[in-house]
Amino acid sequence: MDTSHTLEASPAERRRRRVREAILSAAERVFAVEGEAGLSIRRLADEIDYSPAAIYKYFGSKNELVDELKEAFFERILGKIDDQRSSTEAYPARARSCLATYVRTALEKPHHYAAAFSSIEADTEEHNETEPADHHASNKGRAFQYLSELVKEGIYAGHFRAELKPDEAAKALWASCHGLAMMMSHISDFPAMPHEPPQDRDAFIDYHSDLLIRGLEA
Amino acid sequence: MDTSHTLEASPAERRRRRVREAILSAAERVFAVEGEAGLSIRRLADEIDYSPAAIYKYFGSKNELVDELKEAFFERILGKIDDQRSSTEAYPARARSCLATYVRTALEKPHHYAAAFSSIEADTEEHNETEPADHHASNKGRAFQYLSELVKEGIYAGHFRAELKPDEAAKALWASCHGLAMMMSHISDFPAMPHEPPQDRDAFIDYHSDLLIRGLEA
DNA sequence: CCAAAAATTTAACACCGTTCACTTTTCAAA
DNA sequence: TTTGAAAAGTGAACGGTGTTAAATTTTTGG
Repeated sequence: MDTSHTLEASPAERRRRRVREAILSAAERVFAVEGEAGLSIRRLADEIDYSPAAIYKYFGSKNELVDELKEAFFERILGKIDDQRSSTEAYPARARSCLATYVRTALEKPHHYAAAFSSIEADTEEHNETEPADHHASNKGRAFQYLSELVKEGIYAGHFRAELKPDEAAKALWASCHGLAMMMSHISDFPAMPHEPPQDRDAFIDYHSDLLIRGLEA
Repeated sequence: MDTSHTLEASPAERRRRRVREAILSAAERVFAVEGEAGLSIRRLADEIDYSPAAIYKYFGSKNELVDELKEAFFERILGKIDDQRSSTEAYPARARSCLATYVRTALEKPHHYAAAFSSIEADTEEHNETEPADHHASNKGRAFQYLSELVKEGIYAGHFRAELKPDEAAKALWASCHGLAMMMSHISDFPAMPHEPPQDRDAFIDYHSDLLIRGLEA
């Protein structure tokens, strides 16, 4: 019998999961505060009282480990957006809330958020024909899809200009929110907005979201 | 006599400048293609046929060297914006051109641009009272100032809503353009926009700029 | 209890930025 | 032209990094 699918895993599996979790949570702790710079395999090994090489039995590389942190956080962002998306708020405000929520959640863990966008993705020369558009599967694809549907909704409801192409608009919105998140978390002298009272930050995020939505309006 | 200010520098000075320039241009070459990851002091030393330690006679650290690349590129961006700013184009179009130019220039050297915004600036606890707002001196301060004045102009000309606060609007614009530049250069699957014909990229940048300006309009 | 398998460690490799003591080169004054 | 100091450049090392292979310990099932 194959017991690998039972709810109660074997003790060996449980132990393995515990160690894996310990690695991830140590990594999470360090990464949240010091980012990729402060996170070294050796330091991680120290914190969980294992040897550095042990970590490689749980993760293929440091990048794989960090990727898991990034993906987890990005999924959290998506979740929060999805909540707003299906909230009962009236439309134009709901759209603004989605944008603002994206930025606010990104600001919760600046290092995570920035790292998720830090790699310059290679051009891979010839189009990979074998996997045509798995955009819908990836987290980033989902983010784009959410926004695209949000725009469509606004068009159908008559709030946005009818000639808008939802996909283009979604890209523009996403990029703009991404920029705001990066600026607010990375540029401490983003003029007159360093670590002022949180309500000011919130107000500015709302302001930015409003400006973007206005740009789509009829 | 102090000869250090004569136009013709001493031979020693000229040699020193040549070597310094060689280091910088090798660094520029590598950095443009491979970014900070591919740039090591040892590799630089190899390329210019010096020993690694020699480089430290010209730059205090690798960071100082890279900073010089980043600053130089950011100044190029500012220059291009300034050109647009003082062009003869009619107003709302001129504003769009400024935004689009910022993004287009950033895309010329993605690694440079990204690196210029890559550091999370520390909170430094207590405000540094000794240097109250040197925003106007720094390159980023200048970028902000340009945009702020651009918005003011739009308000006075009656194109933008009168109640807009120029500084807030400028921050929003800047952040949005920053986001677009980062997205377009870093996310190769920024959906349906990887390395399509350049005219498509240009068109999208214009689209984005237009959307932002619309958000400010009365 | 014992052998096979899994988990873990030790030690090394090849890098990295940086520093320091040392040698070589340059250059102006005697 | 010789000399001596300053400048330029080097070699070797230090402590750090990610990663891997072999050896070792621990766990597990028959």
